[in-house]
Formats: sequence, C-alpha cells, structure tokens
Amino acid sequence: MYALVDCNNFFVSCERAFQPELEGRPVVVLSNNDGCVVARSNESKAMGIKMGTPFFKVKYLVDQGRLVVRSSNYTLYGDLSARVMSLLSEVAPKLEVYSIDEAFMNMDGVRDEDLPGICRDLIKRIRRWTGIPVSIGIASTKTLSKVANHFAKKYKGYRGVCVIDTDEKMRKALSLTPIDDVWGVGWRGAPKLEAAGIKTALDFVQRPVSWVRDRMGVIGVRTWSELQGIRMVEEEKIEKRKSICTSRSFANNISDLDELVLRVSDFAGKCAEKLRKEGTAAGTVGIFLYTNRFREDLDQYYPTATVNLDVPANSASEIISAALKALRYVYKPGYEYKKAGVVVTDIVDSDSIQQVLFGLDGQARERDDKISEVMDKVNTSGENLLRLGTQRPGHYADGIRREFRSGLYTTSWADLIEVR
DNA sequence: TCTGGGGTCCTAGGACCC
DNA sequence: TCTGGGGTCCTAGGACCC
Repeated sequence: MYALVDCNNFFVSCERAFQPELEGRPVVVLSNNDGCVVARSNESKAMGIKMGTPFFKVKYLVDQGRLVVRSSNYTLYGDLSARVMSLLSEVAPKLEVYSIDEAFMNMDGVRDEDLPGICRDLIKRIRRWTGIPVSIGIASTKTLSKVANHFAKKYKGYRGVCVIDTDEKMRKALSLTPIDDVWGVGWRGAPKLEAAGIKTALDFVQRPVSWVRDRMGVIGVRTWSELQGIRMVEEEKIEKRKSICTSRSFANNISDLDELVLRVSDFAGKCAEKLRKEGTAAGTVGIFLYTNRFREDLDQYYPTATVNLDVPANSASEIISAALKALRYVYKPGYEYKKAGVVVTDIVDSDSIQQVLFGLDGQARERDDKISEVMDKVNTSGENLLRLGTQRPGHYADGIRREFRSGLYTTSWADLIEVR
C-alpha cells in the first residue's frame, strides 16, 4: 500500500508553529513579491479566498483586521519540511518526497492491518515535534491514496487517516469525488469531461478504456487505471534533474539592460550552484524575458535564447557569461520587463565531463572549480553572500518585496547577517 | 499601482535521412 | 493533371503537478 502524507495548509502551518496567536484566525501566505495567495488556512478558505488570488484583491480584508497576511519565508518552510520528512523516513520502508509538503510512503512489507495505527502515531509525533498537522491517505495506488487523503483532510471523523482497501470503499470514494479533484485531471481536462457527462471519478472509470485513450491519450489511461487500483505511476527514480530553472518576477518593471544584467547574473549564478549541489553540469544555458502580460496598454515581448557550451559547465563564471551572451542577443530597449529567468538543460554528471579541445584548459577549469567551491561554502544559508563581480552586490538587494515576512526562526545565524 | 516559481512528460510537426 | 514511404530526431508548446 501507499500512504500519502500531506501537510495541512503547509505554509500557514509553518507560520503558526512559531506564532501560535495565529491559531484559529484566517491567515494567508503570499508568493514572492507579495504577489498572490499561495496558502490559506481553513478559516481563510471558508471566507471564500481562492488559491492564486492577487493580493491587492484581498488587501482590504487585511486593512479591516479580518485577515492575517504573511510574505513567504521559504527558508523556514524548507527547514520544517526537512524535519517532517526525516520523521517519515523513520517509519516508511521507502519514502518518495514528492514536494515540499507531501510524500508517498511505500509501505510494502508492512501488514495492512497495522497501517492505520502506525499512521495515527506518526501524525501525533509530527505534530508534537514540528508543530505541523498532517493528513494521511492509504490505498493501493498513488492516485487512490490522493483520493483517500482528500477524505482524511475533509472529514474530522477519520482522525487524519483514511484507508481505501476494499472494492466497496473504492466505489464509494470515487462516487463522492468530483472529477476535477482527481490527481491528473487539470483545469483544462475537467470541463471537457464534464461536458461529456462525467461528474465524478466513478463516472469516469465506468467509461471504456478506448473512450479514454481517444480523448486523453496515455496519461488519461494511466489515471483511469490507477483509480481502479492498477498501479501505473512508477516509483520515483532517484535521477538527477533534467532541467534547472531560476526565475523571478520583479517588484517593478525593468527596461535597463544593465539592471537586467545584474538580475540575470544572479539567476545564472543560482543555477550553477544548484548544478554543483547535484554533482551535475549543463551543456545548454537559456534565458527568457517576459513583459507584463496583464498590462494590455504596453507592448509585449517574450523572447528566449539559448547558448550551447562547448563543454558542460557548472561554474558560476561560465554559466553567467553564457546567460549574459543570450541576454544581450535578445534584449531590446523600449520594453518594460516584468520577469526573467535562466534555464540550464542537457544536464550530465559532472564527473563524466570529457575535456575537449575548445573547452577551458585544465588549469583554468581547476581554478574555476576552486572559486565555486569557496562560494558554495560561504553561501550555505541559501543567501548569496559571496558573488562574482557581475552579480548584484549586497545581501538584501535582490529586489523582492517581502513586506509581511516573519522571522527566520529556525536558521538564526542568517537572521543575524540580515540585521548586520 | 498591485497578478509566483520550479519541475516533468507527452504530442504534433518540421527537418532530415535513405 | 499527375509529385513515395517510412523512419528518427529535435523542438515548441501544451498540460499537468505542487
């Protein structure tokens, strides 16, 4: 069986773990730049605030004292996530961390009748040791464990754990699950299915497989099978990532090339750091620029450009210079840019890199590796204290708005540096 | 005024080959 | 007038996830 563990309202719960006065109150957490709502407490959900709502649309509620708001504090969330995952790994024979707040425990080898008890104990332990409330859904496939998890969250009676382990329970659960709640059915697919008369997951599985394949392809068939207890979603392979992207929206529009050079350098430097952390190197460096698509009064421009490296690289200097080359290639003055990003692809293991004639010679590469190593040691907290000359100097000048951020409760030395 | 960020996989269509 | 057939590889874009 799979046990899907999902942290309840994760970012809000992290804030509450260190600010207990937020318990019971409507709370939302905002995206970067305080742009839009990315997490809601049950109370703010009940007020009708939707995921993704732009903050300016609910700001009046904050002004009226009816809603509490926090900027996102990813340093804190990442740290609490690691603590939760570590507790899960003590119980699960195999653990697949699926996202910052979610993990599949593969419980093969554990007796089915022991599962609910194990999971209830786990919930208590996680709550006591991290302050984070979690729910657990148990079933034979990942997609069904997602369904079970919804029920565990929704109905108090389950005390945090819902099990789907018989055909009757499966049928009942599917009949009570709206089609757009099914994992793998997105906001585009759901209306199509509803138009075909499919309202619930049960309606869906009652269609013949050929019907599903014609309309939804192999992905649809996978979901259709999983909902009936046939495992189709593979075990996560612990593979290196195939692409790495660092991008941000800007608090204010940027038109100036020099300003973009600083931001893009930062993104590229961050990509290089992520590559080194995984022990990989990238053969291609790409950048993209976006103007603000919501500003219909302004000219729009969404250019992309890529640069192929002669030899895959992961040093800040090489990734940054490639990214800047791409930037200068597509940059046009006269546009108001709202967002930019760097994407590195064609990723290989760094120890598999073969020297070729036109790459850096051995000495230069060795020097670059040493510089990178020093940067990684200093930049351990995730803050770019040490950068190359093209990167923006100064620690807090990353141009991201965080008006409502709480303290860095679990990583206090970073707090000290921020105060300096 | 103000609208997130980081991934994966699949598919259709074009380029190219014989 | 009439203009092959089959394969691979790559890329851009769409759809989905959190």
